[in-house]
Amino acid sequence: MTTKEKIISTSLDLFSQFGYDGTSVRQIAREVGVRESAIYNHFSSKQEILKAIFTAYKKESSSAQLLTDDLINELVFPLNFMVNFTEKLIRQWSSKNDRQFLRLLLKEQYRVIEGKRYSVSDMLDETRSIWWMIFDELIKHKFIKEADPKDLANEFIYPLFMIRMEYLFDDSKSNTDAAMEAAQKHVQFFWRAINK
Amino acid sequence: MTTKEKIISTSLDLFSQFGYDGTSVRQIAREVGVRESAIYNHFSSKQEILKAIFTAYKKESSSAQLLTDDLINELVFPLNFMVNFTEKLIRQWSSKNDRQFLRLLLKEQYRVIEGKRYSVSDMLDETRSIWWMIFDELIKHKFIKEADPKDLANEFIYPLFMIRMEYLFDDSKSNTDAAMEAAQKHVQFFWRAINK
DNA sequence: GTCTATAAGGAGATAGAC
DNA sequence: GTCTATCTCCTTATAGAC
Repeated sequence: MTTKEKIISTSLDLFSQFGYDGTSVRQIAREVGVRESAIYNHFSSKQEILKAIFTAYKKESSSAQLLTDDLINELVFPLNFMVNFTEKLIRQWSSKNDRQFLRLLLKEQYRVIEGKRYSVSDMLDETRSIWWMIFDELIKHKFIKEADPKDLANEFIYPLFMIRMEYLFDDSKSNTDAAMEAAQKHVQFFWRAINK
Repeated sequence: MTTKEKIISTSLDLFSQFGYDGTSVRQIAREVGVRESAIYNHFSSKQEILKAIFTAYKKESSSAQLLTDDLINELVFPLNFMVNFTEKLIRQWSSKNDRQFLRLLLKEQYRVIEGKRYSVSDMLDETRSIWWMIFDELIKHKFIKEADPKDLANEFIYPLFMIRMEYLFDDSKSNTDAAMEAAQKHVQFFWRAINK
């Protein structure tokens, strides 16, 4: 792990706990194990560190990567498909990185970084569009009841995201099981609602 | 409006925009129209201002107060009841105060204030317990399908809260109509799922 | 790439006059 | 209750040696 990488991960850790304004460059330097001025050798300003965190997260965390080939082959069994996708999703959200990033995003989503603003809605949009497509297909092939696929996508992912907020917010890993249970309960409820 | 009240409302305004650490006492004083030291005549510290905001909000904003007598009499028509409750809820959440408080809560929910911590879950609990009771009654009287009332409560309020986060986050009032439409779509979907 | 040293200013908070 | 004045500490950021 290079110093630059250490700065990014340490900053994510501190920012997610104390917020961007609540964390000083001094604090980051101490935690990384270098002097304050050494930070400025890797980032021209504190803002640049925050920018790097958002950029890094956007790359590594995508719901699309959960859609592996063997999962997609299961689409003819919609309930199985949803159960398996949800399990993968909760597992991804349980990682320390995703928990920390969620906290950071909720705190700083209003902050303007180089003209851009990251928001919860942005984060949802990718997952939403994936499920829009999936439900569209399922309706076309008459696997589920007739409905607006866009609405179904929201009804499916909204509770999942709330479960994330309620159970997968802090650093401790102990809530993963409870989150999984709540999420699968939702899948069952949702399936009864859309099943023909 | 007394100076003390002005300090509280101005602080909520600034905290919700820039966060607690991103707002200085100096900034609050300037906006209120007094000197910095005058603030300390009303609050012994900056933290006390934040505490006062949370306390004030807890008093004035409660889902229980939406349950007026004429609404409760409508419980025998569950769909009507849900439609009307939802309309009142979205209207309450659309107020400037509720929008600002939502932003503040999401930013500062991890902060410890006198040993206590305010969280999204805390905020949900009140509404959740109300709907737990309502669905319990509806099931007993066989107005809706057999199910765990606790699960139904979550399935009902989770999407509503997500709609709040997506549409009723910033200060502009222009999203109320879109929020209302999304919320009522959810009510319809939910009703089809629980209707006998 | 990391260090020491330091600049320049903002932070929270208090003392005491009016 | 509000003012002026001030204390002390911490903040981001830079200059220049090694």
